[in-house]
Amino acid sequence: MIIVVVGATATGKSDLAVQLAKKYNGEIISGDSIQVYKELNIGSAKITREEMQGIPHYFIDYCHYDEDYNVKVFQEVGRKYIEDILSRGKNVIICGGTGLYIKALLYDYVFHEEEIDENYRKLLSEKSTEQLYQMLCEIDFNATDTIHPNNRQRLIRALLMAHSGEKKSDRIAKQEHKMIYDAILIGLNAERSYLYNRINQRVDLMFEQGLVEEMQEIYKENVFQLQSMKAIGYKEFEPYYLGIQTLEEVKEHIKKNTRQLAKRQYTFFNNQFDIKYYSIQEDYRSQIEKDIEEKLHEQNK
RNA sequence: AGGGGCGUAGUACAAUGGUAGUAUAACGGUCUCCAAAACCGCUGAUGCGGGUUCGAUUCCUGCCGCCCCUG
Repeated sequence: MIIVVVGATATGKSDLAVQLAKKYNGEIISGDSIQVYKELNIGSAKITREEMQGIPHYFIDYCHYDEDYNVKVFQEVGRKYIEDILSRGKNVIICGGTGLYIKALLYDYVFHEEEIDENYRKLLSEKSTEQLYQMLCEIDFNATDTIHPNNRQRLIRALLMAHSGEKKSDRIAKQEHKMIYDAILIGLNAERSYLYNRINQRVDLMFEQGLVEEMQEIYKENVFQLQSMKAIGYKEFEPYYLGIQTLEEVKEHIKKNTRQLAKRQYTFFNNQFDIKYYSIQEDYRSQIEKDIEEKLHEQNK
């Protein structure tokens, strides 16, 4: 059995995942793009050893903050984890807030090995965004359906894909857009004002727990160039180190950015998955367990 | 108390005697290897009253509020 727990940040996914793992003999695969970094603990709201309560967690502390990590790795390794856990007769709990990662893992997304032509990449980086859009119109017109002309990052990505052999639109056309696993999807949700309160409190707590010190420990030359440092809770420190913002301002920015993230996460899960939502302001746990058991019953028939 | 200044969107700032802009927030959305990223859409304002004027957010004036200086 595979249970997937998703939802916006600060809805209590990690906690629920552990509860479910204990109750249903499961192990947890984290679908979070930031908690993979060993050095990022407080700011990523990473689950602690104690909170894991002895349940195995995969993809937590998976790599260092100066290493590269992406969806492809997550999908590839994640599927191995799933097989492994199931083969040992245990259940899989997937828990995380990174929508693309969860979707790539569960659906028939395909990521090929690609050889990146650095010269071509460099060539593209020198083009104007408008030129990039024109190029994509000529090379892979169908892909422009889902890429806005201003979205430089995605224009370059689609051009690189076409250059490496397979057009983005061709690849997507081959897929069935179906889930490849029979999974139970659980979404956690709350009223916006309730969630925002939780977020604000959590950020205050992060500072009490030593977020400033954690940042100081990993601070080094050009640290903010790192992909991992684009994470909320860390990137906001850059103006502080430049001497143009106070810690109080940094904290407010972290809160604001986290609220905006929560909204985007909600939008993604809500519109990309067919999920049943449970409000964390109600007695959701018993309802979830009831639904899981119903599903188990069906499967055993 | 006297003198001066300022009141424009939730916030920061523009502008004009004739349709009040920008940024940001808020709200909504896109998503196939940077996704806590990148990008898009949209709502929203001239403190209150009087006067001049065809027309006032703009000019004059009273009130209210805020700031600075002097005592």
